[in-house]
Amino acid sequence: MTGAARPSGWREVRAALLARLRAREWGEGARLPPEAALAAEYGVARATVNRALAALAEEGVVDRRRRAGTRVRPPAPPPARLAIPLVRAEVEATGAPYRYTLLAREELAAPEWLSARLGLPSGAPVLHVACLHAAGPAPWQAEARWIVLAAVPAAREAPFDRVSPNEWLLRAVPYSEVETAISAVAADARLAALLGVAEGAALLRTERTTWHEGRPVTHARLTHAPGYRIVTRG
Amino acid sequence: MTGAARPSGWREVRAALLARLRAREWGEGARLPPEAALAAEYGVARATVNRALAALAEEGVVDRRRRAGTRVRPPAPPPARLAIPLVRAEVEATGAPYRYTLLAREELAAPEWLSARLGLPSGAPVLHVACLHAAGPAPWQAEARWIVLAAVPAAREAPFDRVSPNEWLLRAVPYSEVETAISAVAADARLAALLGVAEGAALLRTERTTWHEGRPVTHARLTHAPGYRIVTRG
DNA sequence: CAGTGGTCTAGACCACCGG
DNA sequence: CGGTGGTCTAGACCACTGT
Repeated sequence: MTGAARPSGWREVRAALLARLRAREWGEGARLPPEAALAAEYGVARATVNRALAALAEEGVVDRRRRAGTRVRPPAPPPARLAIPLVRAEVEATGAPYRYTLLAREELAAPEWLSARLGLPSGAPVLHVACLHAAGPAPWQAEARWIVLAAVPAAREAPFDRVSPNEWLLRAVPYSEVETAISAVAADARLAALLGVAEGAALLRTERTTWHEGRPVTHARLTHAPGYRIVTRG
Repeated sequence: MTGAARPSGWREVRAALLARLRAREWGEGARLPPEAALAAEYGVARATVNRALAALAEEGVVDRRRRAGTRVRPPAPPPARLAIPLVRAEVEATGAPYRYTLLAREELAAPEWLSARLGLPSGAPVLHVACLHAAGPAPWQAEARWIVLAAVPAAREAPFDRVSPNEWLLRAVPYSEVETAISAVAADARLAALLGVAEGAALLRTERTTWHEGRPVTHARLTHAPGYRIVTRG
């Protein structure tokens, strides 16, 4: 009845445990046997069971805490992994030639909403860059970006006329924390003209804020051309 | 400052390596020293270095292959982890009472687009369910769902009048693979009425398809009320 | 073919925290 | 307090794959 022979690698142990979880052997919130017991049961080292349980915890199936043990979590959709490709790579993957256009570049004092969002002193100097990414003749994504000059003084010297701030920043500046927000917006007049759609059209927007060691680095507002989809599989 | 002292845990080794990577000690695509060498250098066991490098690979910073070694990957935005909360939990987290309304429930033959999407024999019997999730009086999310009856025969007996198919399926059916697509759509007449917005309003849509062991289980089309944002931090 | 990462083992110590 | 998971070590074998 064991069927699964004898689990030998951590993947097999994980599979065996997952099967038992699916079979409701332990109810929601119940405690699984301690690692040592499972190790003995399966005839493997405790570290192997640990690896298997760590994987299940990573996937959100169980919750582990010292002393409290390993508990079954209520079912939830599995966390998905969202790959954030470089715009250029993304466009080139479609086969179309990548085109980049710089629309504006100016140094200014951080507007109120930006200071608030980044936790920046009001009026701190930032570099604002607006540009357009296109797949051949077709607009792909409009980018509006604000770079904190205190954090990235070198940006003052970067022209951004051939390389997008997106790409430049990735190479020039280390990041340590990123927040991404996805929403839907209606095209205003400017976006409509840029992306070649009617005013009011539904567009997908990604906003990304980046920090490094607690200090804000940059904020980007990326608006995608219609039809754009973010797809993740797992 | 603490200095890097001598890295002792795998986290410290990871941090030390990351610092060296950020300092461009190894160029893009270059090979890092083998685990054994790093272990000797840091005075830790090879398994510890392995853990640290595995973490960096997980984060997309390096690429590891047997025999080929560990190589520096070109910079890219870090993969984000997208948590997919249960709608009910999400609503309740706002403090508002969760309301659920069943709008339609009917067995029908899979329409063409659905068969194509799921890789289903054309005309296969599916159960279609439409419902609305709300936060108190405010509409939160419209859900349209198709359940493959061959995969989930028990759905025929589920009324879905109190428990959403979302929640029911999570408990009743094991999944093994999920694909999520996020896009922006303009509200059609039906959605506008349901969500209480003007026709043509920009709405965020999540489509989720679920398989189990290669066989399609269900497809959901979730349309969120205006203002909804998907936020992920990491 | 040989060097690399991937994994397992057995044992150990420790941090944490629930009772 | 004592049981639990978290981690480290030293050593070993193996799978894979570039050269």
